[in-house]
Amino acid sequence: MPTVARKAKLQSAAFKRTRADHSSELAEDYVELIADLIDEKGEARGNEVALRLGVANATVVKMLKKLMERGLVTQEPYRDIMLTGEGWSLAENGRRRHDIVENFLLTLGISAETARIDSEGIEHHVSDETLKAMLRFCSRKRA
Amino acid sequence: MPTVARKAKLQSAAFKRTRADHSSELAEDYVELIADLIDEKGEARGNEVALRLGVANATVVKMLKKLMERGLVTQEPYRDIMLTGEGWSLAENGRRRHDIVENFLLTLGISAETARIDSEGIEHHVSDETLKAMLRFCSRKRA
DNA sequence: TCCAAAGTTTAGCCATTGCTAAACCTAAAC
DNA sequence: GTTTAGGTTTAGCAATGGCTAAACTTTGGA
Repeated sequence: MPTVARKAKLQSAAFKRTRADHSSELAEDYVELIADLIDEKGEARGNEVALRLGVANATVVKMLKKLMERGLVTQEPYRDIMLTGEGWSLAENGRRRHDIVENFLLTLGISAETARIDSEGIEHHVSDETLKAMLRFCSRKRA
Repeated sequence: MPTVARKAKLQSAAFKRTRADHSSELAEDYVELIADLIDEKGEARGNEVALRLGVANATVVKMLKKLMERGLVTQEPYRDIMLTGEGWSLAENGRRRHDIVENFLLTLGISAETARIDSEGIEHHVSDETLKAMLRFCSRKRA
């Protein structure tokens, strides 16, 4: 392949991955938050999900339907939200990534406030390789 | 404010910022790429932009209209794409952020391939505070 | 028991960012 | 100077993820 074409292909792959990340990260944010609410309060209500995500109630209802189609959550009308097994896996995975990134930023010397906000945005765009490097950095620093 | 409400407010702020980032990052990707093409090839054509971003030609045309409305680019029909002063500023800013993040990942020991891909996703979600910390880390490491 | 407040859902709207297919220019080869 | 290949634009469609307003349940207090 000519170098110019190769460059374009490599670059477009990065952009494509970013776009793909965006479509899956919302689902992860939802299940992660639902898992947190269940752990914290014993149940997750649409109301509270909307409040924490900063969106309207109706938006949550719509997203929950999509998540049900994807087999991540279950819900009876007017009842609280449950996670399926797959939903729990995704949530756990998200929390793990989130924790690693946030911890990494804190170890790097970032303020708690900023670490919280930045990790929320960064979390979904970090490859396993980078995640491992972050872990390594934290444990080396702590030692 | 009660602690629970405060928590929800803090958290929703993070999500809101992430959503806001998403709407502006596309514009930055476009102008950044256009700037690169102008520097590399002397001119930026819609064709090449589409190829590198991995989207259809028509998508680029549509986005360019939005960017023109925002005063970031100019273009005569069937001609090459130019950046306004504001467009150049945004591009420069994007390149700076991008370079810092990519460099940081490389310094952390990430492979070139992964650093390129991850930096593309991360770039738009990194606060100034974190950016500074990344710079600090790189220069300390290099010393 | 009934009623009102709070939470949930539905309906219908909008903007964004993709796409394909077809029409349209431009420029280079002949 | 035509022709034609390749780049550009238009038109029209789809999915996503927001919103408000109005209708509907649930639940707890009077």
